[in-house]
Amino acid sequence: MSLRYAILGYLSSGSGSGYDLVQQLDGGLGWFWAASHSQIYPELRRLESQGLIAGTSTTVGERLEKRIYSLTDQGADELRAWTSKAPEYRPNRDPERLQLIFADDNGPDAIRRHLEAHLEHFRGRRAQVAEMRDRILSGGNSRVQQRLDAKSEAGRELTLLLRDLAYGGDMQRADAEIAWATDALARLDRLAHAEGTARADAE
Amino acid sequence: MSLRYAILGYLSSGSGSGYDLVQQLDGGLGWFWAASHSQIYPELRRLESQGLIAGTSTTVGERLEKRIYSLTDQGADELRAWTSKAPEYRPNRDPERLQLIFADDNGPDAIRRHLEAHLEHFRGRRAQVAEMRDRILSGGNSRVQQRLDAKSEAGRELTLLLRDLAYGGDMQRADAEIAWATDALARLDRLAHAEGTARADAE
DNA sequence: CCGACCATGTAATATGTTACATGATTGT
DNA sequence: ACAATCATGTAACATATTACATGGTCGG
Repeated sequence: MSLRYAILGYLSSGSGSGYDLVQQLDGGLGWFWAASHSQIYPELRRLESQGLIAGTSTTVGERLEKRIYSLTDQGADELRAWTSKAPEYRPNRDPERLQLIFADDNGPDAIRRHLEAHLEHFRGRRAQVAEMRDRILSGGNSRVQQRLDAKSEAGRELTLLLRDLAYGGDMQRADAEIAWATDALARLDRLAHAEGTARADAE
Repeated sequence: MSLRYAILGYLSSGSGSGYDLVQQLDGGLGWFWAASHSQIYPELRRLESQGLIAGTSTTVGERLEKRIYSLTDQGADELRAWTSKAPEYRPNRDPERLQLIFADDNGPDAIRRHLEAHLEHFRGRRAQVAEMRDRILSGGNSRVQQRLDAKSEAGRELTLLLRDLAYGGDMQRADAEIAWATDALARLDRLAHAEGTARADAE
């Protein structure tokens, strides 16, 4: 269901093409939803057929067709209805920790590699999200600027607070994962070392 | 792909029935993977046909059929191969924060409700995970005990460390979400109050 | 003219959710 | 007898991933 609202939300800042959405959602970099073009284009047609968005065909150059979609009033209502609902939390799925609890037959080295990959992943993610947040707050994101332009002074502050909160929250999450993996590596080393010592003592 | 390994992992502590798996994975309480029985039973048959698990039919009472599955050597290899691989991170999807960034047309009250629901959700989750971790570390989880029984003294410490890390990490994540939402509510209140004041001053 | 990128589509497959379905056992 | 729980299944639908496919534009 969320793809629908990711699209409506994106278009609520201003009109855009399917390809624009693909840029945001494919590769999924730093955003809060991900989808590939093969999901996006059909979904756009579905939303249009339901009257939530409206598309107009334009031509780039000689004959390259391009559809520009914008939110209809009905679509804006639908989006507002969704955002004012309480969040629905999906079942917890955590493949990395699932992997971890069953890795106890692999010896400390494989586990160390796992934790190091975890660290690296979330360091990278933290950096990307931080950059994105900074760009938004310093006015360097044109879609967010469009969004702000349509609002009153008071509304603008709220919009920016929410962006700050959302990206900041993601960063905090990354920080928590980094702190966790760092501590985990230290504990793993202590355990491996204690065992090495115990084995040496016994000889 | 992970359902497969969730099942293999579960069975790596000892044999069990499809229903046992349903208990762990449906409702998905506190574990790191979730699935409903309509996914689990077909997957068990698939794993059996691939020789990764072996099932024997037993009868409970007069005629209630029940299949008990256990891991084959091939299944254990498959699990080990998976757990020693580097984790693969799936695209980030965060419906709650997606909802939040587009909630700026809803006024502070709806946002406050959203954040309060977030708080409540992660407080509940934290409590459940904490309980589960305590039970495991104090020897009150019989599946984990079975797993420990099959290991050497050194192996036991590693198994327990990994469980502690995994559940502890989940708790830390919940803590981060709680801290985030608490701070977010405070900042929202400050903003709403500042605006109320500004409006009152203007009158 | 060629490579990078723009722009959109379909099909096959995998995964996940909800609903429909059946029957047995156990404890009260 | 009745309810709760054990035990397993199928079908329909929704969502997500991967692969296959096509053609245009723009800058060097």
